Amino acid sequence: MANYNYKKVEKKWQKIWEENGTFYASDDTSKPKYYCLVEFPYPSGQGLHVGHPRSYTALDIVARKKRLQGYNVLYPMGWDAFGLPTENFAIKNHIHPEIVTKNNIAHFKEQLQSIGFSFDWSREINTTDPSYYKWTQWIFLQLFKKGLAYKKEMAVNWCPSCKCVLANEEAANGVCERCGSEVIRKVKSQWMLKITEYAQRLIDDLDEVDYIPRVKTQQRNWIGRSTGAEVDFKATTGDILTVYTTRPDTLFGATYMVISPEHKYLQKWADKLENIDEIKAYQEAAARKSDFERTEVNKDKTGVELKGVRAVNPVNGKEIPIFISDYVLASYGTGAIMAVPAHDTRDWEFAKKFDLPIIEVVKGGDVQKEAFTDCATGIMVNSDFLNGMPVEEAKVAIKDWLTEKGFGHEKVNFKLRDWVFSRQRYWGEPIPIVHCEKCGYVPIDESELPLELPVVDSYEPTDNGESPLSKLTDWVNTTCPHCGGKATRETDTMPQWAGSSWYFLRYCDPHNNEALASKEALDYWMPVDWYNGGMEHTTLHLLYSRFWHKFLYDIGVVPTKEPYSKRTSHGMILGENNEKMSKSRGNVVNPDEIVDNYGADTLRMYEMFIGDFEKAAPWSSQSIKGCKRFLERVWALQDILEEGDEYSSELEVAFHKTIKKVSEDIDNLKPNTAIAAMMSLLNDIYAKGSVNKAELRSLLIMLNPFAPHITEEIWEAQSFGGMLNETAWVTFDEEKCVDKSVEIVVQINGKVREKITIGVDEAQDSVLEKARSLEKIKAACEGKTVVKEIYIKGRLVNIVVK
RNA sequence: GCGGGUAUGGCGGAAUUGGCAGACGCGCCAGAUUUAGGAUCUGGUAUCUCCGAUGUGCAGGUUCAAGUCCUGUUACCCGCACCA
Repeated sequence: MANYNYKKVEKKWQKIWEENGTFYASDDTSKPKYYCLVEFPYPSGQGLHVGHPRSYTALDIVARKKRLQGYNVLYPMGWDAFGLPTENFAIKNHIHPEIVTKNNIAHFKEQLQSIGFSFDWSREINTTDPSYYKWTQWIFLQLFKKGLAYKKEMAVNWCPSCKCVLANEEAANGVCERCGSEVIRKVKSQWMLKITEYAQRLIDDLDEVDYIPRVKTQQRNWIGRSTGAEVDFKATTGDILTVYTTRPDTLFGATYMVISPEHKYLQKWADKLENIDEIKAYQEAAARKSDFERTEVNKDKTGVELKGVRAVNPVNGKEIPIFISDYVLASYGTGAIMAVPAHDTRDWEFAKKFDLPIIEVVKGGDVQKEAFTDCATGIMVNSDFLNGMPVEEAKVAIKDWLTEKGFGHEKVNFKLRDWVFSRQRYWGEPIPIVHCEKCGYVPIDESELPLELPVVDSYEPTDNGESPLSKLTDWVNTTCPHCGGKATRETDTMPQWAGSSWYFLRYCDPHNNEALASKEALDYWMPVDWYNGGMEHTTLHLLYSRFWHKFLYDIGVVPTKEPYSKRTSHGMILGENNEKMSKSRGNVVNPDEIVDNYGADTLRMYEMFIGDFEKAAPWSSQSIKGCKRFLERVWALQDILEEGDEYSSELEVAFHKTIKKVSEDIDNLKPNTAIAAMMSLLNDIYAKGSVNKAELRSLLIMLNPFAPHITEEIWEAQSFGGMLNETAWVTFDEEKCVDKSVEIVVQINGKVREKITIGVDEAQDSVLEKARSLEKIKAACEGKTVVKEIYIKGRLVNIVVK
């Protein structure tokens, strides 16, 4: 057999598959469906990274196997193409972002196709296509109509040097990603989405889905539910100052209060505060600080006491001082806390600095030395009617007491904030809202969707922080859809996350112009059966899209509460030096070169064999050779091929075992061990010296999802009939997965002394008898008492002697 | 600080969930083939004081039996970061 020409063969099959639409999902809803999804890429100018194919190959294997198992499989691909890098590139090189996007997509698509993924390209989508973002805008309008989209004054990141608004990711560590100057806060009116309204459901419904545990925990932590109580303190002004606490049980230990610098009472109390100048100075200082400075670790506590206003602790009527401090956040709870320095670390630090009393109310630590925060073991002291109770019991008792006396009530809080949904940028979906002086914010009529992004000469950010669209007066000035009067269009655009929050729905019916997808298509295809993507999207894309999906479920657009029934995540592929791949580190591996030098099948095999799929693994230009050798040895099987339509007796068990292993490993996302099993099988075949047609046929089917080109080529060369991708997945017989005889070890006191071969179903007595009669065992037992004899079926015998 | 994860040969990693630690691959060593190199094939490859003993970050414990379970501890990685 001639050497395997991967370049020719891979191109040949890729062409055949695309021309025949081999992997197009069918609309035949009588077949069982399977929806495999990978995160669609952002088509950056750098092109494909070797990280992309890791995820794509893993689910390609699942998709290909499911097809062979008779499923109607949807495995689509598209482009998440709005976003800043494209816009920045466009500005720098004076090319319109639309052109940049088009070029990048063409390059990406060519690269993906060269790897032989079984994507249904007839369903390709692009978030920047007006026929797509029409529906992104439509969903926004529904959110607006239900009161879940609203406008609010918000601080944005602003780079004074670039004169430009930055996304949080671009303002990491408080400096502009591009120019390095310090980012300041600028207050602007922003569109917000009320994801907080769904906080509880986003937690609860995690119980119904099959996500890997770390994704669930990360989402739960991010949403950050806590239960506690709101407690009303009466201020000496007569106002009620409400605080939120998770430890109402420690109320007797509250020795002062702290409110955030932004608290509304500060203005109200201005004329009563004796040190108002000092307070104002502190407020201004806090406002000037960036988020980064305000949240810096181990920072010394600062604050100012309010002179002239105090508050009364409702449990004991004691008057206590009030402070302002930036360690209390305006955005969480009520923006005010009761401080219990004995049992809260931050309060303790503050109390030490300002020399405030520390009263122990939970026994168990030394509160003069450090705060005692343990809830599990403590017993209440110095707390009147709570004395002697364990903490958990006291929590219940105090809540009842607060409710009864009218001083407060139980309260649930979330860390999750509403989603800031506007960007002062050009390359995003226009927000389909106009502002009318008479009618306020008015949605444009749905019949006018899509509201297309206007063509502009300059899409650069403006000096004043307004979107580039604001300069287009012709476009901005419009009439109010409600009253017909003068109105202006919203000029901000949607964030990068908008288009990806529902794209999996569009794949179900990508060319529909009447709806985001037909009801029939959604009923059939949804939910996504298996979704794989990066951990970095756990608290962004994954959470946002669950939120949108739940909303669409509520308004009857989608048939399922949750979009994805199963979510897995891949580890990163690191550079050869074990560091993250990056241009600056010079350790980037280009997939094109690998395809060119080794072939797509080898790239696919290696990326699956590189290590545990869920963990990071360093690239090795040495190791990849092993996968190439394996495929070449599979090709060379044709030289030792014999007739035969049944497995040979020597290889029968090995085949059944391997089929079982490979089938299960694909379902469990363990492609590395599936490949190891096939390599072992190949070694067994070569040890035997020949392979028959039945054996080769099974091996090709098993290997096909991993290495689709070479297997299809051998299938054709050996005339197995039809196309390999249209045959049925291999089956195994559980009974034939076990060898008739098995080697087990004989241990004395847990140490291996001998090995014996026994029948697989041999009785315990017989096995023990054989073990006892071994020379070494006899010798070891000589003069000792046998305490115990253990036989683990098919594994070992352990004789315990004294 | 909180939350999650990881730790096994020279390297990437396996280990039926408590039952022969190191599957499979890389690398390395030896041999075959080759004018030579490369490629390919065959065999070997945890360590040591090698008939035996020791070995899964470290220290204990449970068990006939521990990489796996329990207690404590160290290092590294990721996420969040004053959330009351």
